[in-house]
Amino acid sequence: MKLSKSKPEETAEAIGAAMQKQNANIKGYNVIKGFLNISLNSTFWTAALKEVSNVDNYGFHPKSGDKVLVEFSSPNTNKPLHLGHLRNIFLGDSVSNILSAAGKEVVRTQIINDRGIHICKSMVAYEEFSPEDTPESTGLKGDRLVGDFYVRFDKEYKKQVGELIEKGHTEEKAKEEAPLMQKARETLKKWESGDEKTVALWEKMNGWVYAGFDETYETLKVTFDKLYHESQTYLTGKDIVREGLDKNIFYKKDDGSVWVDLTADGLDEKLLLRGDGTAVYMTQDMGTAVLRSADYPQMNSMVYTVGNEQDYHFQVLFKILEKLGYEWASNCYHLSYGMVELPEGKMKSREGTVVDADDLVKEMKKNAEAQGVDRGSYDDLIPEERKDLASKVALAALKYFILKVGPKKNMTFDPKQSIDLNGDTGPFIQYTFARTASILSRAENTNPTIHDVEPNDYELEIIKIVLRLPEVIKESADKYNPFLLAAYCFDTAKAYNTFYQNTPIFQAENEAVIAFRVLLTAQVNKVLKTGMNLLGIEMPDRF
RNA sequence: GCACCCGUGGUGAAAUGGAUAUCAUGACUGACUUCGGAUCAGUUGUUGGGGGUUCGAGUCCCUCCGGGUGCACCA
Repeated sequence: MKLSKSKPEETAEAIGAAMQKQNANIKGYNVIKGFLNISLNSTFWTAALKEVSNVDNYGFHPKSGDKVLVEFSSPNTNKPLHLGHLRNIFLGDSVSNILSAAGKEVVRTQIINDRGIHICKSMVAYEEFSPEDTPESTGLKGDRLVGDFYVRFDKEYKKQVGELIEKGHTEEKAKEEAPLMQKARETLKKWESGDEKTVALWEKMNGWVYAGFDETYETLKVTFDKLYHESQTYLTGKDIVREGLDKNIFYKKDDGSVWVDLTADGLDEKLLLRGDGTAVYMTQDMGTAVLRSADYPQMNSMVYTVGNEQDYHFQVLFKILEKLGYEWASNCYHLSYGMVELPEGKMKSREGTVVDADDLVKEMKKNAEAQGVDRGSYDDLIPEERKDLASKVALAALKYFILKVGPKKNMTFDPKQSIDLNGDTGPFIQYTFARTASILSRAENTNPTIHDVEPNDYELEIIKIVLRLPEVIKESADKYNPFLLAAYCFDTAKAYNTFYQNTPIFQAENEAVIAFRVLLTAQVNKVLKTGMNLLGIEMPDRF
């Protein structure tokens, strides 16, 4: 504007005229309120579409050489996964996929919180109440069995506290002196000193939990490349603290505790090691980070998928790592997400309102199958195929429902609404995909190509959307936001359905038009599959 | 108390500081002698309040209101 020294309208007019002169692809232009709109020739669009149809791995970006480690899931080993974990897992899994499609080398990882008082509680309850139980003998999934002991501990512990209070103890003292709690503390101490029997039990029970988790991850179709365990990383953390102390980045208080002063960075002072030399949460997170950079020397950034209640924690962690001189620290990203609530309110484990991940998935599958049967589209399938298809639909519903909301927002998970398969849902997109697959299989004998076809408005719309995929993947990756890709898939499905409803394919006026529309359908098929797969959602050829 | 996040049709969500705020859902009305109707078309209805910056604010700043989270020698 400053350059041209004229009104926006006139400048736009001039630019438009000049561009049309120079570029044969430009059909025309107009100026509205100072905005220059350019129309391109249809040959430009069809040529672009043809190019796309010839590209392998369309949408994927070339390898950039960047290596990023993505942490997600990261459960405690004292209870089964729940709805909150699902949001974490779906986010982490899809962000991993998307980053990889955007050209980065991705390592999927989790840190397993396998030590501490929580697992000791389950161990104590196990030994006290049913030391013979195993997943085999009870028929329970390992994580569920251990989780039940944790609940049992809490119940019995409360009983003991109540009894002590009745005997005249203060609440504080009763909580401290309840025999179960004392036993849990004792167990923790024994574990830390390496007591053989305690460690053996700990290993046995954690083993049950891992087997249970593996089963859940398998049904969710989620995998990891590398696992870290806190029982190992907290020791490295202590070394790092010592190192920082030597370099005067940290300081020691009179009682022997170690701190870092971040007030100059607008943060607080933070404890890194207790007075008795034991580790805190921050200690082990430092250890884990450093251990990872040692395991993957090429790594130049990390993504932590952790709930937004830990926003401050990660601000501090990244700042500390920066102070310690790790170059990758400035590229670290906390993929922070909001809580998942239920229509009745927050999930509270104490009130038993937690939605168990396995139960939820099972329920969704049951429902998807019932709906498929209702529709009559499962009639020619054997039970096994029905289950498989229903499972894909159910997971699509669940994953899409959660991923279509930007991560930062708190969301309400309404089980009833999530199995509603109309509108902006995963199954809707699967349905559209199956529609393209069905057309393509019918078109086996046509050679999908472009002769000399003038696309109609519906077709033009689809071409434009198909062309956007690489850019959407890039933006999703840059913003660590699968939502953008989810919205893109939905837009694509919607555009295709509109086209489909208004434009006959096999009844088109001549062979050239049929071939073109089949080609168009093939591109939609490709784009939907790529996009949804990056969200961790499988696309069935029939629905 | 201090810090951070969120507030958009009845409901759930979009929108690098840019055009007439976009979708879905709900409600209502239509469309199958046609390739899969879980589809499509149409009607309805929206930026928490008040200031400010800007040619231009849902977006940035201040303030108030409402919701959430964090501020442990817990993880």
